[in-house]
Amino acid sequence: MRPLPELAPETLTLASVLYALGDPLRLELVRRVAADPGMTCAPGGLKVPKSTLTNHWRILREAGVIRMAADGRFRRIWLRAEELENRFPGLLDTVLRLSADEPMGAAVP
Amino acid sequence: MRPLPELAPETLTLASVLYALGDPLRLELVRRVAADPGMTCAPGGLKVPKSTLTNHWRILREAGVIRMAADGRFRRIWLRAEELENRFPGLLDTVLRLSADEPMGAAVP
DNA sequence: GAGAATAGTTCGTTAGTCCCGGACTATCGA
DNA sequence: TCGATAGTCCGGGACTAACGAACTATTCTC
Repeated sequence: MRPLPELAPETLTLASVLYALGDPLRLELVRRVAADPGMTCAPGGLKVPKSTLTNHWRILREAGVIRMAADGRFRRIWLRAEELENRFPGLLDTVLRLSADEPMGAAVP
Repeated sequence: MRPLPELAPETLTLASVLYALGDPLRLELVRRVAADPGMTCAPGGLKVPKSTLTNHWRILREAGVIRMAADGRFRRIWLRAEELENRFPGLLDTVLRLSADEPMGAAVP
C-alpha cells in the first residue's frame, strides 16, 4: 500500500481548507470518509462521473484534508484528522458536527 | 440607514458559508469586520480594486456571513454573528479564532 | 499466461466564473 | 450647482470546473 505524496501540515492554509470544504459534494465526501476511514474513491449512491470525483478528491488532497494511498487497483482514503486538529484545532470537528445535521448533506445525488 | 436585502438564516447552507470563508482576502475582510463592526467597504491597507472588493463583499453577503446597510454614501457592514451562531453553532468563532493566528491573514497586501 | 473486467487518472472541450479597468449612480460638502 | 467621494455595474480576457472518452495499472477468470 504505497502512500501518495501529500502536503506538510505547516504549509496548509486556513483559507484553502475552508475552500476545499466549501462545496456540497466535497462536504459529503468528507462526511463519508470520516464515517468510513480507508474507503475507496467511488462512493455508493452518488451519481457523479468518475473524472469529476477524481477532481474533487484532488482538491481535498491538495488542501491537506485527506490522505490517499494506492492499494492495488484501489485508492484508500483517510481524513488527516490529527494533523488538521493540530494545525487548526476544532475546525474539522465543528464542520463534521454541523454537516451531520445539514439537510443538504444527505441530499447530494 | 436603509438595510439592504439579505437571506433568511434557514436558507443558508454550510457549504456556501465555508466557500465564502475559503478565500484569503474574504477571510481578512471577515476578520476586519469582526474587529470593527459597522465598517465601510474600503479597508485601509488593502491594495485591491474597488470592483473586486464589491464582488467579495457580495459573496460574503449572499452566503449570509455579513449584513450591509446603506448609510448615505457609505455601506456599513456587520457580521451576522448571532444568526450564524444559531444556524451553525461554533463555526464563526472557530474560524475567527483560527484566522487570528494565521500568518497569511495579516500578509494579504 | 491471454484476455476481460475493474478502479482510477488524464486529456480535451465546453460552459461557467473571477478579476479588474472604466463608466456610471448616489450622496455629501462647499 | 459643481466637484469629490463611496460604491456598483458592465464587459472582456484569463482562469477554472465538469464531464465524456481514451488511457493505465491491477486483478480476476479461464
